[in-house]
Amino acid sequence: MATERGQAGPTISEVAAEAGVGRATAARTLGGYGYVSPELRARVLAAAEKLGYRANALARSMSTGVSHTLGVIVADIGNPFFAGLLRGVSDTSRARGFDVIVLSTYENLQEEVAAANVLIDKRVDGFIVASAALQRGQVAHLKAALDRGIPVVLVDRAVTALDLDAVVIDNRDAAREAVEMLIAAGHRRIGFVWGPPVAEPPATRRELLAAASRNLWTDGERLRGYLDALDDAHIPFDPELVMAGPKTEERVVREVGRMLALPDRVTAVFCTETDGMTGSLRALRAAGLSYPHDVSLVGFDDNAWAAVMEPPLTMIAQPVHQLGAKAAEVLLDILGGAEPAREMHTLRSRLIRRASVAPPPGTPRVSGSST
Amino acid sequence: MATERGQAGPTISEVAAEAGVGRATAARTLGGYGYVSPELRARVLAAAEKLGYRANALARSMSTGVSHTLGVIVADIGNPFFAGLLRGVSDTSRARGFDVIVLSTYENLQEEVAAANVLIDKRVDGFIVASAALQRGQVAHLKAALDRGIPVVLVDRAVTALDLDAVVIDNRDAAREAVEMLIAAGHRRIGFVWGPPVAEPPATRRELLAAASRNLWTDGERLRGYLDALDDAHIPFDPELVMAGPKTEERVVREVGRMLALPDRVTAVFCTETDGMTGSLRALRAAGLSYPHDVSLVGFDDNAWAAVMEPPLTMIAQPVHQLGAKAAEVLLDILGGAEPAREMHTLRSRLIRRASVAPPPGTPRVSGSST
DNA sequence: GCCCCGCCTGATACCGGTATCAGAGTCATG
DNA sequence: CATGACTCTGATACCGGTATCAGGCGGGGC
Repeated sequence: MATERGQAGPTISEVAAEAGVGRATAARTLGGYGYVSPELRARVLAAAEKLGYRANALARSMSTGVSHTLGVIVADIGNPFFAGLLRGVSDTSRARGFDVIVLSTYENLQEEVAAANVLIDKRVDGFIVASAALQRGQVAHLKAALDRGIPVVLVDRAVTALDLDAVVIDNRDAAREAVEMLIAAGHRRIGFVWGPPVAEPPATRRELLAAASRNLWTDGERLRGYLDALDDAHIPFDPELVMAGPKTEERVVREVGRMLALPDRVTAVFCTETDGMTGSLRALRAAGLSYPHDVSLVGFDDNAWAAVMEPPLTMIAQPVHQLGAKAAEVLLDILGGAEPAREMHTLRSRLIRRASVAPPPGTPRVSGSST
Repeated sequence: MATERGQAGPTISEVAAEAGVGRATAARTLGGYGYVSPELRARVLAAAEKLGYRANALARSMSTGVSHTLGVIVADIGNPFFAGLLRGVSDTSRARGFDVIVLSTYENLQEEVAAANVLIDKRVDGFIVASAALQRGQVAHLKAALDRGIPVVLVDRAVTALDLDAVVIDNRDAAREAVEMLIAAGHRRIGFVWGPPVAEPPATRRELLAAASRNLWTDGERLRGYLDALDDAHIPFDPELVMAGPKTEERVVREVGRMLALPDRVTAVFCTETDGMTGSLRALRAAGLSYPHDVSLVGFDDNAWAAVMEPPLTMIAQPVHQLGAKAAEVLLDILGGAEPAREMHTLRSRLIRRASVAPPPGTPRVSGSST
C-alpha cells in the first residue's frame, strides 16, 4: 500500500521522480540541508508523505561517516544492576538522537573482544564498556577502537592499564564504610562474600590481593575497603572468613554455611553482590539462625525487596541509572567535540541503614552504643 | 599503528593495494565468496592482518540489503522482566550471528511508533515487539514494517488486531490458577492489584472489562483469569477489591491499605506485578498485619528475593529467558526463509507454592483441608 | 541594452562494500 | 600451429544516501 513494490520502502530517487524534481533537491529537502524554494520543498514533502518515505540510515552513515549509534558492552543485560545502568545509557542517548547496541560478555574476555569487533564492524560512534579487562595485555580490543578514532568511556569498572574517562562509584570507600559500621556495632568476625573466580581459595592476604589485581576491578576495590576497615580497627585478617569464587547462590550458601559452622563463627556478613545476600539469607535459614539477632547483614545494591524484608536489610545503594546516564553524557560530549578529560567520574553511593545490623550476640545491652 | 592514517580503519581497496591484487579479488577473499587462488588468497589475508582490516558492516548491508540486526521494542529495559527476556533474545540472536538494538517505550504508544521508525530507518531485518497496542487504530507502525517486508514477532503481549506470531504465556490461565488456589484455601475476599491506567476506578464489572480491552493485553488476560476463578466459585464480584491505575509502589500501598481498612476486609491479595507485591507487603506492615496469618499473598514474577522472604512468597514464575529466546528463534526462522506460522506460541508458567498462602483468619484449624 | 552577479537547481563523484561480466592466460586437442 | 574450453582475475555498476560544483535564469546597475 505505502510503497509501489510491496518491499523495502521508496528511495530518495523515487520521491524525487514523484515530485518531479532532481534527486539532489529531494535530498536537500528531506535531509534538511542546503536551500530549496518553498514550492519545491512542499512538492517533495508531499511526495515523501504519499510514498511513506523513510531515509535509509545505513546509506546516510556510509556517506557521513557517523552512525548515531552507541555500542555498549556489559557483563549481562539480564542482571538488574546492568539493566538499570543500560536504562540510564539508553534514556540519555535517545534524548540526544542516538541509539544503542548492547552486547553481553558474561565476564568472559574472549566475548568482550568479539563484542568490540562487532561494534567496530557496525561502525558505532563510541563505546561504553564495563570491562573485565584490567592489565596491560588484556586491552588490545579497546586500543583497537581508540586507534580507529572511536572514543571509549568506561563505566562501573575502571581499567587500570588504560587512561580513559571512567564513570564509577568509590567501591573501596563504600565497602570500608559498611564494614566500619559493623565494627562499630561490635563485630570482629566479619564474613566477606566476595567474587573473583579463583581456582584455589587464597590462603594469605597477599595471595588475596594478587588475585584481586588479576580480576574484576570492583571486586578488588571492595576487598581493599574491607581490609582498610579491618586494619583501622586492628582486627586481624582471617582468610577463612573470605569467600572467593563465582558468586552463585549455591556456592554462597555453602560458603556462608561453613563460616557459620566455624568454632569462632562469623557474627556479621558483608556481601558484595545481590546473589551473595540471597545466598546468605538461605544459609542463615538452613543453620536455624536469624538476623540481626545471631548475625548482622550488609550488602551491595539496594532494591525494593531489601526494604520489605522483615527485618529490612541494610544496603549500599548504587546510583545505577545515573551511572549509565553520566557515561552516555561523557561519551556524547566527546562525540560533540569535547576533549576527553580522561578522568574518574566518581558518583556517590549511599549506605542505607536499616534493621539488619545489630550488636553481635552476647553483647551487653546498652541503649545506643557510643560510636 | 594498525592503520596508516590513525583513523577509521583500512578499506578493502587499501588491503587490495597492499596485497597487490585487484579490489574484487580482495573482496572475494575477505567476503568468503567466489574463487581465489591459494596464493593470492594468502597474500590478501596477510595484507588484511597487517593492516588490521575489519569489514564495514554498513557498506555490506547497503549492498546485500540485510543488516544482521534485530530490533527489539519493550516497555522498559530496566525492568527485570524485560531485562531477562532481552537476555534470551540477545543470547539466541548472537548465537546465530545477529545483533540487537533495543528501544524502550515506557508503555507510551507515541514512543513505540518512534521506536519502530528508528528501527525501520536503521534497516533492521526483523522486529520483536512487546507492544502496548491492541486495537485496530493503533497498529499502523507495525503494519508499516510488515509492508516493507520486515517480519514482526510479538512477545509477552499479543495484539488482537494483528494476525502475527506471538510468544506469550497463558496469562488468563495462570491468574485463574492462582486465584483458585486462594479460593481453595477458603478465601472469598480477594484483592486484585491490577494495572490499567484509567482515570476513574471502574465501578462495574462491565466498565472494568471495557478498560481492560483498551489497555495492556496481559492486564486484560489476568483480569479475566481473576473473574473466571470468582465466577466458577460463585463468589460475587466486588469492584472495591480491584485496584486500577499505574502500579507504582506508593499507589499500591494506598490502595491495598484501603482494602485492608474495609469493614469486610480482604483476606488475600493477588498481585499482577512485582511492584504490586512489594507495595502490598508495605501496606501490610503499615496496617500492623502479617502474612499469611492475616492476609494471604500471591504474585506474578518469581525471583530470588521471593524465595528468601520470611515466610517465602507464593509466586507465578514466567519463563522470561525462554520467552525472549523463543521469540528470537521464531523471528530468525522466518528470516531464514520459513513461512510465518502466525500463531500463538504459548509457553508454560509455573505457580510456585510457598508459605504465603494460608486459610483466612478465623478458619477452624483442620489439618489439610480437602481440596 | 548589455553585462554581471546571485539565487536556485540538478548532475555527479563519493562512502565501502557486493556481484556481474568481460577478458587475459593456460592447456589440451585437432 | 591454430583453436576452443576452461580457469582465474580485475574492471565496473550498484546499493541510497551526502556534498560539491557547474550552469540556468532573473534582476539590478551602468
